[in-house]
Amino acid sequence: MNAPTIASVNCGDCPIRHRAVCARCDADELGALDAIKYYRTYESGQPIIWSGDQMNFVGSVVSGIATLTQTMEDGRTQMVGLLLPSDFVGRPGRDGAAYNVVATTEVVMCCFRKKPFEELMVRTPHIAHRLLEMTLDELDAAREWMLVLGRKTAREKIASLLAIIARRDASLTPKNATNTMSFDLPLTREAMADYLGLTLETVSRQMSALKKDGVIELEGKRRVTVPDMGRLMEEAGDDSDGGLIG
Amino acid sequence: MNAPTIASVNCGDCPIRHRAVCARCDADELGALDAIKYYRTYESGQPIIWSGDQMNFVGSVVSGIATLTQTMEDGRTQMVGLLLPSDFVGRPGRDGAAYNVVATTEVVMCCFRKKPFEELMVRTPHIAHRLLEMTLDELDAAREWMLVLGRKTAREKIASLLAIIARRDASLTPKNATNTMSFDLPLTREAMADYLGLTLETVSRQMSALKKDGVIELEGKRRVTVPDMGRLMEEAGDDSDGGLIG
DNA sequence: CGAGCACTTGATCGCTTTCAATAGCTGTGG
DNA sequence: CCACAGCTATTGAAAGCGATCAAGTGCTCG
Repeated sequence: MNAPTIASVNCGDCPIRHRAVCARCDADELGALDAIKYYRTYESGQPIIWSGDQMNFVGSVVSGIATLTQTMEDGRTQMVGLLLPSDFVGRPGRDGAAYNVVATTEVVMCCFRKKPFEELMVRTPHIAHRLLEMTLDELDAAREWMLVLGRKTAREKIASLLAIIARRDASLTPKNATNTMSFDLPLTREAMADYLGLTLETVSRQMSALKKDGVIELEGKRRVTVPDMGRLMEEAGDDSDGGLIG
Repeated sequence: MNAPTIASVNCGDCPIRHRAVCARCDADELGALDAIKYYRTYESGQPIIWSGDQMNFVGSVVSGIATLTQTMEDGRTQMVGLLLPSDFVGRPGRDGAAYNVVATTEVVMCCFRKKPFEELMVRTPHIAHRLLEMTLDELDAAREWMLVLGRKTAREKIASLLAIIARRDASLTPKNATNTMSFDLPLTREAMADYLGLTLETVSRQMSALKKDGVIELEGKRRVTVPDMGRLMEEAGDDSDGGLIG
């Protein structure tokens, strides 16, 4: 993958310009952000932030995928967030990180030093409002996820995760009036297990079962095609109509 | 319980004045809120908002306890939020309710008609900032909860819930340097089960087990006393030191 | 006193985990 | 070019935990 040239992207050309925390900013505000931003690249597998560490920056994922995880002393881990391009990392007003953030693919971050960002936020309602909006969306996602974790069977969990990824992909590639869709799984079986509160063996078994039942098709380990999204939604235990329009 | 007199509380005397969405407001701003607020009381068990309904208001819980739940078509339900005094209900910028909100005890709400509140929020950064702060706290709580739902055993789940309630109670009654504490469970066994992604039978069994092992003592069905908070935290699978300072 | 409700307790079932072996892929080095 | 290590994923067998089905208890209210 070729990452965008580091430290040289003009905000106006930024691929996440209208989805990230800066989405509502006007030219002046963008200039102020521009003055305190810098880019940083992380390799696949590399930690971005470790729980308990001092946070010196906040920022947005520009490209790539990262995971937010929580770990117990005995090693059990639960993913609590999946960070995609435009998602915000860090919490203004808090010093220590509460979660581990790990790059799952190569990740490019647009970082802001925390102190200047917080000061800017106080003066810039457009940023604060956008951040509120994004946080409310994340809270909704977390709550949908809680239903998945607390009440769904292993098969439903897998179907739910596939549906979420498929839906996101659809929003980025807004074509395809048909019912079928294809995408690359950005997660290992283990990461899927951590997402869903399962073991990786159970994930593997349920993937095989969904494949055997014709709900999904697999090409290699990572390429998934869903012949009938409605069917997948049924398997997820959701209203089949709630599909594409979120 | 005697509720505060309805429609006659001055914001300055409000019990949630410095914790709710209005916490940061100055006198003028409070006046503006005052002009669009009204109180409403719900009896125990009564629905406050039903998922899918049009939302005409947003507001704060003044007293009592309410639950936020999500339901699947076949009836499986998962609690996704526990609303205590000062917690905010509703999402500015969205018309339809996404969850069921039900009063678990008698509940008094301080309501704002949605439209005027949204307009006021745009003009009043103090409100938007406080709401952002509260939403970030809720997101943190939701993520801690996800670890509970996804990775903890039934016994750990129960211990975690008891620890959360105990900690909250401690923050309201800031005395008690000792290790022991007492509180009333505000939830039925079924509500606890919905909170934790368990069945009510399993909740009952694990409560009995924790009692038998001396982790908790029960007086009647609802009064719980914890002789040793450190022990409870261990049972919850948390760092025992993370206890009182959140 | 009996109905209704919340809760407890017992017995059994079944899904997911655990433990273990195997397959497939990729990269390295002889 | 093949052998082998290391990693990810699949599959099988057995065990365990929580769910389910089913009584039974205790309390409140009529």
